[in-house]
Amino acid sequence: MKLATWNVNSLKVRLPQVLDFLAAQQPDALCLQETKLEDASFPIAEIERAGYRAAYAGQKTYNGVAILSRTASTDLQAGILGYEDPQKRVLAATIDGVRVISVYVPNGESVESDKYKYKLAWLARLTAWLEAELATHQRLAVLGDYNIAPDERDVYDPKAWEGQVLFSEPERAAFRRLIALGLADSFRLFEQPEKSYTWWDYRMNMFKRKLGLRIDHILLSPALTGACRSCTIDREMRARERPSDHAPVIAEVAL
DNA sequence: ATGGCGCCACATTGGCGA
Repeated sequence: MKLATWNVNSLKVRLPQVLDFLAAQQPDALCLQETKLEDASFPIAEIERAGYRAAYAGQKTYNGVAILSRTASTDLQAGILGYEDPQKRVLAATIDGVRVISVYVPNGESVESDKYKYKLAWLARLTAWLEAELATHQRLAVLGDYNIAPDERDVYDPKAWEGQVLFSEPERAAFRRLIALGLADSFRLFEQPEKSYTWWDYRMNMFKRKLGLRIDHILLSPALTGACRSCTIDREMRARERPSDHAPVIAEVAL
């Protein structure tokens, strides 16, 4: 089973790239973030023409998550159970016996910002909910844009980023609490190239200069971790015309 | 010290992302 995640920064603009990605990689499930579409505007016909089903929870202008899959998904849940949040950042679905969760963690703006407080509170709610989900789903994968670089090697200039949003200690501690639930960062199950990132600022030729952050992750429950055979970043999609600023991440599990 | 880029909308400028 091939699982993938991609922050597309507007599905309306990126639909051609998403269709290309589906054709090239043929993932069994693709989690999307920042679709920036109301549900009524979701391009369901084009997705179905490509041989995929879609579940989505969106809103105008900001946020928005979706899960595309080859087979039908069941037990859809939008949002963190018990947490009222008008921002559409979470969607869970069961696909081929695997609980697949697409997450778009708040950015936080800066460590001084109220949005940073919201980010940390949001992560605490996510963690508590995932603990309960893990108790009922042996096969569980949490894929998405976490807006956290967990480790120094995930940041092109860790000294410059020390204490900054996306790399601050409280955010990294929140990420470690997700790992402490028993989830594995699938990318680090394997030897990886240096300077492996999933996001590069559009400005200053950061992609060409290989200056980025690894903030998009695929976390796997123990049952899936043991079956995981690879995890890779599809940098080719970031090198295209009119790219998202994020690259897709792909994990293969032998199920 | 600031903005750089890209996307969006009560749009021709400002909010937001990361």
